[in-house]
Amino acid sequence: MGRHPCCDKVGVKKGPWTAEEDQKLVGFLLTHGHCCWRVVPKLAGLLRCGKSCRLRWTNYLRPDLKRGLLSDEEERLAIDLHAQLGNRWSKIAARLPGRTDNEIKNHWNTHIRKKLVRMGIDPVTHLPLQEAPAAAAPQGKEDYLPPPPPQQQGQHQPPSDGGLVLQEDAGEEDLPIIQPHEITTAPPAPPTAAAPAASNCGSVSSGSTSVVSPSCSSSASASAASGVEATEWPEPMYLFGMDGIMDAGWDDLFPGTGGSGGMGMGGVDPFDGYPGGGFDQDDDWM
DNA sequence: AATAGACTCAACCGCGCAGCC
DNA sequence: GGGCTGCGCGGTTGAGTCTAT
Repeated sequence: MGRHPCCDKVGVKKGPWTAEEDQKLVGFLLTHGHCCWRVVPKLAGLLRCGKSCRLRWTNYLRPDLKRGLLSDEEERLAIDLHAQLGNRWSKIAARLPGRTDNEIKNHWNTHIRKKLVRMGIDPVTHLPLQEAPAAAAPQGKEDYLPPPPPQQQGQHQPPSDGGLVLQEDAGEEDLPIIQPHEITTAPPAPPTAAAPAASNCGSVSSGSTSVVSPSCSSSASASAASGVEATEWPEPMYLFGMDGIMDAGWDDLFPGTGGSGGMGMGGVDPFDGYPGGGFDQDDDWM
């Protein structure tokens, strides 16, 4: 027999989540945890498939999530990890406390990838782009900026720590533009040894890929190693208590959030900074 | 002020893997 | 040992928002 769909297609709601649905899901999960995602929507009274519930929870509702743009340190770490792991977003996310694979994936595709291209680095291989940027991104005015003024040349020297500096603070317009010829003047290294070298990842051992075992990736160690500051957790979410959550209106608890889309850009994130008490990187927090 | 295009991100889809029977 | 089921992951899409003209 064929593979069963993850859920019945009929009678299952799709699309953006409403505040009421979020409330139901959070209330249920904080009370009961998730023994089995397949039954969560039924028990929580949601017309969603379990898969959708899991996604909503892990990517958006989890109390231990950070929100907002990745910091410079987080970006740098993400780049280093991507150089080691490739598009293993979940593995990368495991090293970035409070970040989800989806978030990192989106941030990579929308921000970091462009920055790397502008810097003359192939975002896939982390090698210097062999071809001129015009060839690598022929259409992309967003992917390629004209050569910088002469005084900016030479600013692409790697920092002393060997990590990439994207200089988000300086604004993307002020990013150090690396001339393709400047990069390719470096001797093209063989692929095996070049990736770590090209990534400028000082902490990565060249040659054999030193993939960090997930087992050793704790939030603390990742934070310490990456320099990512420990989140300043304000009032823990669990201090609300379920009564508080269920009794208070969603807007009372989380003013400024207009439903599922209310936490978008510029919105107030109700969970921002809440502790991950009881949660681990695998989301198995019960 | 209106419109078009670009950009961002939440959500969906399909596949692969692992555990269970 | 083989089949089934559920979960997790990575890629993709589309709606909403922002910006430039």
